[in-house]
Amino acid sequence: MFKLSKKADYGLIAVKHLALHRGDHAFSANEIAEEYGISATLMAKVLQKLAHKSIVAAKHGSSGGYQLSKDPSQISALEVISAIDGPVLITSCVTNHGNCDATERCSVKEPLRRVNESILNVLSSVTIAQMSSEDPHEPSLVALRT
Amino acid sequence: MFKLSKKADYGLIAVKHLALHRGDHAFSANEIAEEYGISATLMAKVLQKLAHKSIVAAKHGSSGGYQLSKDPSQISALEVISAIDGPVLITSCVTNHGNCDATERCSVKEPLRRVNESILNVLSSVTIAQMSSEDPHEPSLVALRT
DNA sequence: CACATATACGACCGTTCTAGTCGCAGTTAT
DNA sequence: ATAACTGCGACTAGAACGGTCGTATATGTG
Repeated sequence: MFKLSKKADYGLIAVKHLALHRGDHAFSANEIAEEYGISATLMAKVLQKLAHKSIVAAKHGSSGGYQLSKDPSQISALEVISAIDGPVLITSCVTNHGNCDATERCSVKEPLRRVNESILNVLSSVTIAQMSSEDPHEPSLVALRT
Repeated sequence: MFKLSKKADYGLIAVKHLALHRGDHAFSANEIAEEYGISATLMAKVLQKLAHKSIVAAKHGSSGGYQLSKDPSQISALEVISAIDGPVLITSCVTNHGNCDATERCSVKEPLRRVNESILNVLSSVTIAQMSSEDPHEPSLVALRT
């Protein structure tokens, strides 16, 4: 019911960690997992997905690990989330791919599509760089114009 | 992964239906369910939840049914969704209720809280009345100020 | 070259959440 | 009184998610 998966959560934590330690050596999944008290194997799995989408770069071998492949200001929260959880769709039938058996009759499809768009806007406007800035009294990352 | 539950979907459909037929007789769960090809018992369950939160008013007995208890412009999508699915929280630990075992170390909690707030804003700014207006070329219900 | 250490990948379980059903009690119009 | 309807809670089946494990593979080091 409208919740981020834990894996996406972990992904954001990992990416933010890498952003804060940019320029340092590569971090192994183990290292990051220990830092936040998360299962190492699970963190590895999450990082694999991020590597697959080229958000982080994996380096094999001993003293290997992961590094950001882009600048933190160029990575949006949406990228990280959808890399792990797949595309963000608030309903199953916003994509017109006909999985909704009542496409004709369903009257809320179009309004929800617009809401979905708004949420995508919110998520894509938040960058990892913003999430890493420690400024706590920034009033609000995104505000609404009605 | 960030999806509206089907029940919330059905709830929105039902509320919108009632909004469009305001002033008519009360609609039974059966009637609405048939109209959209949805399981009647499930629709009944959804409407019960909406009635519990006083979004719709139930009328017992024969020729009974449901009616909106408020003006469609006074009902937000957020109200309907959270009535059915519970509070909208994108992570399990935004509420400070300490179910996150790594509250200290978790570095993404605060940024995500802000994102969550933005989404709540989006959802609460969309009313049933807006969803019922048939204007298709309204550019966007909500836009972003960055 | 051989070894230690790292990721890559996929199969695999247990638990939790969701969709959907059923039966019974309570309420109202006729 | 009775028929038709909702209210409500327990219940089942199935999918999704969180998390683990084992194996294959790549790489730096002695």
